[in-house]
Amino acid sequence: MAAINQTPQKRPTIYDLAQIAGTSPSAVSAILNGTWKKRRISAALAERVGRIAEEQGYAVNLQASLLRRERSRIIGMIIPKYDNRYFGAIAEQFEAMARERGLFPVITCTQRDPALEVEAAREMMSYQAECLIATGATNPDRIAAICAPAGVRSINLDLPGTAMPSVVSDNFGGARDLTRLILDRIERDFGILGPLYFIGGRAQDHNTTERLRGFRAAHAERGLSVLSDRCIMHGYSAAKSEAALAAAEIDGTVGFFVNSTIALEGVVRWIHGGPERPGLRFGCFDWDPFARFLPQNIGMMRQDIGAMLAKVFEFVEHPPPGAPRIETPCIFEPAN
Amino acid sequence: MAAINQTPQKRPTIYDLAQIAGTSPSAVSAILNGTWKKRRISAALAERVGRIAEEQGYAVNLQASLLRRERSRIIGMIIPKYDNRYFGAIAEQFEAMARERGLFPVITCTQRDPALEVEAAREMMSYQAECLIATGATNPDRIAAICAPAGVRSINLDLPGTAMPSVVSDNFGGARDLTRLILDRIERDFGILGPLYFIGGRAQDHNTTERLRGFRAAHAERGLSVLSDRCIMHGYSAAKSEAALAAAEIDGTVGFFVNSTIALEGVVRWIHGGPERPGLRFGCFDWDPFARFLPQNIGMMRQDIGAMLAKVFEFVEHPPPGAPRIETPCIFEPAN
DNA sequence: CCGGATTGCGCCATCGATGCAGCATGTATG
DNA sequence: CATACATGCTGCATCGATGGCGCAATCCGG
Repeated sequence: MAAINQTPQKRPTIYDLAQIAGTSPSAVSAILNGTWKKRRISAALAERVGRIAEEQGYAVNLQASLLRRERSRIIGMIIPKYDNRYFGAIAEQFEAMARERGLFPVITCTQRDPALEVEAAREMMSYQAECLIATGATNPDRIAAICAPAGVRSINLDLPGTAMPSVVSDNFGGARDLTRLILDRIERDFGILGPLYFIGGRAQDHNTTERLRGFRAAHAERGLSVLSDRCIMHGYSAAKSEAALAAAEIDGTVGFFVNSTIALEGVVRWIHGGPERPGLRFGCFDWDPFARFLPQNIGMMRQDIGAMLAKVFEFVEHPPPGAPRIETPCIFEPAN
Repeated sequence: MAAINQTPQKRPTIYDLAQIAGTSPSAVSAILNGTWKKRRISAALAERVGRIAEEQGYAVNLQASLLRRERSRIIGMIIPKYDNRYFGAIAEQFEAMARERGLFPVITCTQRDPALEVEAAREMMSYQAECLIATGATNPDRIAAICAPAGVRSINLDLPGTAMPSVVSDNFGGARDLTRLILDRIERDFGILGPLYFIGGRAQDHNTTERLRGFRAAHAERGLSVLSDRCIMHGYSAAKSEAALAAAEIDGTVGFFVNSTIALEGVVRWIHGGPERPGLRFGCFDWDPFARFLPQNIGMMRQDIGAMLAKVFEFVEHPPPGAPRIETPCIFEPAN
């Protein structure tokens, strides 16, 4: 690759500023990092150096600064994606909350690729992160194992692990309630009580397992049993959900429990790619501001991102003993 | 704040590894950073040190490493938000493309707050970023001025500046084509040819100005003129768009040109919060996978993120002379 | 068996910021 | 006028990794 910067102009350092100001680098350092009162530097000098720094466009070299300091105050997060409402909002709120607490957030997106997750976790260790939030990681315990030798704690978000504290949604309860509602609506609108389809996610992951359990529980309450051919789980991919639906020969009156807005993208594409389906209704575990207004939508189970992140930061600041798992209630949002 | 890490266990360094392996830190360094063949280190030692590093869970200290190296390979991006499809996808693709090129992406989200943008830009300078992508910055030239003393180039994305190269959408052309389509559809569906509403964005920003120009041009072609009371521009905020619509007393047959999915959130909330509006149609500049299937939607003008980022990286690798502005055609996606 | 080449590795200065331990001054106290 | 003390600053070692330079050992051709 070509050089990014042909003219790697020297950035001013505290030595340059010291020379200009006719003082020592230590004084400049103290002035610019705010410890100057403690170090009994005169306000006059502080003001002068501050002005010179401003003029020269000085910016501290974090590499040098962090190398010397004992704490980096860097907090890392790995997250599968940015481009859906759930993870996008997590990333955005995480940054804001970290900054409020005087921490430097560093986020990286791993495309739900286990190898990338591991690589990203190592990179966070290299950045000297003090703590790593593993969001929706395919193998949270693997991440924990990478952090351990560096003495870094990790905290699992969205998908739980066994080695470190985890903050997840109440997937069972949320799924049960959402399923009840879809069943009720199907019965009310069409007079039919029948098992729903469960669409999206992967059978191996904890969230899907728990949601499936809630889904089955709500069916069982009504004396319905769920056969596995009603569960279409091909991972978190819109395209795969769409293709699976196309292959499934579904018609008439049906209800879908859609396990994530990602799968829902496939569902709505399938709905709009084929014949009219007046007898179709769905509910979705996860929230999206536009999906909530789609005509067939019955309601969305919104994960409480604020509450989850609050708990995450509580764990960051006050490490709990052991590896507790916190289940956060979801917020139900009926559509329309 | 409480200590993040009560037991700041020492992370292993090359000195530790050298001691264990009975060799020198330089050898360890060369082995672990891949320059060992050049330095004529024996494969046997390399293999042994590699194994020890693995066992000890060694991770290079990037702060120390970057301090010493001449190039950081860090490429920064500031972006207003993560939680909508446009910016989320930009962030995600930017990361992937940077990594493909052997660069370290660092992204930070500025909530469209000018002060935060400036602070974030300074932070990027402190990270020794080699280049900064200013996405949708409220004042791109201010960012450029922060980068300049450090000898760092910035590249503007989405909103253009005058000091540095900019990559933006063809806002005029896209808006004109979208407006034409909405006008046509309103006429076809309702037999009425009337001026549309323009909703969202802010009058001061370049993109809104250009889109408004396209909007007016398409109206002018049909002999229509656009009065300013038809332009509801209260920034990029769903709540403000919603409130403004509620105050506007709109009814009957109307067409909306919605300037961003953020404003569209407000529009759909307003639509669903009031009486049925069978005579309403809208088109939106920006794309969203769910919004595209909303019943009143006529079509979405999708910005070509891939093409824009490709151009951005071209500028990163081969700095152009001057401050060119590249206008990228949008991709029109009719709804349904 | 000797000299030059090659192999394999260690020494040390360096990157920029930090903070401890001084070291001059000035200023109050007995 | 000597002593204590506060004020305002400087010198220096340090954080961990890097890479130029150089040194010892081995090898090979003549």
